[in-house]
Amino acid sequence: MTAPYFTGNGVTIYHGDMLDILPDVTGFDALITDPPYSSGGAFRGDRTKLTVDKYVQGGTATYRPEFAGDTRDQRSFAAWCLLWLNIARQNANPGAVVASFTDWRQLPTLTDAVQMAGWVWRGVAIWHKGFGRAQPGRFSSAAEYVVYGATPDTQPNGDYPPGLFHHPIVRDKVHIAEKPLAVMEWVLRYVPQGGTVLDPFMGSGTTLHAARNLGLTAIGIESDERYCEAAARRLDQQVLPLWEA
Amino acid sequence: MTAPYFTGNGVTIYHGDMLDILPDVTGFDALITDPPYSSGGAFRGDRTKLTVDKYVQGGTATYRPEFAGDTRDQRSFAAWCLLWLNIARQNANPGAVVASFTDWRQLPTLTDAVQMAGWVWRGVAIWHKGFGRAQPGRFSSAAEYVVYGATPDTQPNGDYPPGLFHHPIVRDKVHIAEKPLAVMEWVLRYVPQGGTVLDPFMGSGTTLHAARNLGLTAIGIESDERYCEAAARRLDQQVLPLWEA
DNA sequence: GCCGAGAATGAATCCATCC
DNA sequence: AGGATGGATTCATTCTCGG
Repeated sequence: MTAPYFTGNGVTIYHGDMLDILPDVTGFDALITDPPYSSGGAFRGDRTKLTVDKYVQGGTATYRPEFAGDTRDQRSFAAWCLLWLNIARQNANPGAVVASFTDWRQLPTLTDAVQMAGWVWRGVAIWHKGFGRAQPGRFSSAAEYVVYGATPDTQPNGDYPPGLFHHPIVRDKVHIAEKPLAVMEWVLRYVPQGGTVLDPFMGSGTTLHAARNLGLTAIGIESDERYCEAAARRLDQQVLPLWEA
Repeated sequence: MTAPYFTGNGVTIYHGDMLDILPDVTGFDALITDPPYSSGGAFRGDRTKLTVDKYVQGGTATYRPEFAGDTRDQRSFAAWCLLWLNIARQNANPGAVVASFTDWRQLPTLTDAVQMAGWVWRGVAIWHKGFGRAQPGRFSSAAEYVVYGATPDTQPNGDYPPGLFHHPIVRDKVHIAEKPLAVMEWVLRYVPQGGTVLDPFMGSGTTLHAARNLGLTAIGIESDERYCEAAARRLDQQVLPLWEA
């Protein structure tokens, strides 16, 4: 098995391709993640743009590192999600749960993949970002979605997280798609208490950070070494900074 | 063609089976509706009762058998939505739009049906109802969804409706699934100005009521004569009451 | 410290233009 | 049924900064 890139403070980070490492990762109680949406535009030309081009346009925005794996069409996105969702379900502890972010465009594809992978789809939670980019003649898109599910034998954990969570986006992002810490803490309320969380698309490590705040153990996998380094630096600290304003 | 049950004040109501009447209805610019979700309550008893009540017609065709099973439930819901979504698209004016309510469980099925019927799916809007019934170990479900789309040649109408609308549910309902007037007015901001709205699942007539408030013409179809009567009484008035607290 | 005005920004989208 | 690229456009909310 691949050696961890970082261990400490209840956190383990693996650097490498998610599909290579995932088969060897076991003993977790929750798969909580934020995969590349492979969204961004109705046309293949739009979708296959670099993430820095399709998600940060307008000239004035600050440059952020490119991230990989965001160019799949819907069929391959479905097949690819099925792959990791299924491996994770097989390797998870009994009673495990799953929760994954998505946008409106891939929501139906993701609910299909979750169910095909053997999880029981239990619902959709909403992260409301407060505002979206307004466009004439359509509703402004100001939300992202969390598709969540469980194994058939999952026991309720006793918490009652709200189905809609309102929180503004992160301003000084390290990763383009970085989630606010508070948003991840909200989603992690779905995890069995004291359990271990796996995030195979770690990015800047917000899931692991939030897990640590809540007293959960966490495992992250990330293919881009720059993000591994940033996350390790972030999580190596004894007392975690807020990381966000 | 069937004679209208009621006409007046820019409103037309047809009483009868939606699939019988719909092929003869033309000249509308928007299909805005709230069909039976077929996922309704948590219990199969609720579901069965609902479909029996709503879909039994004086004749041969019945839908109840398809709505009993678990798997065929969703498939027949998809096929049935495809049916009316397709007829409506063919009969609509050029540039027409569509918006239909659904709950989380049928959201992927409905987005499929909308697209299979030839509409371009353009997004999901959210009606947040406040607080749903909390259940341990899962996110509380307090939202319903509006799947919206358009024909390929639709021109933007210049309005910028918010993608999330917060409004409490109706207290003194006439119809079980009655939507607040304000919620319908929010959705109708998606309709081309001054256009004609079709609602093939009229119920108590909230869509027509809201359309009239916004200066739109409206057509409703309803299979249950009790609702036709209630809606006609409601819409016959020169000045409409608020209808809700 | 509070308030208001102005600037910045967004897990976009559309479309003209060029290859 | 062409496909890729880049610039213009949009407004609600947040941020910044000065009074």
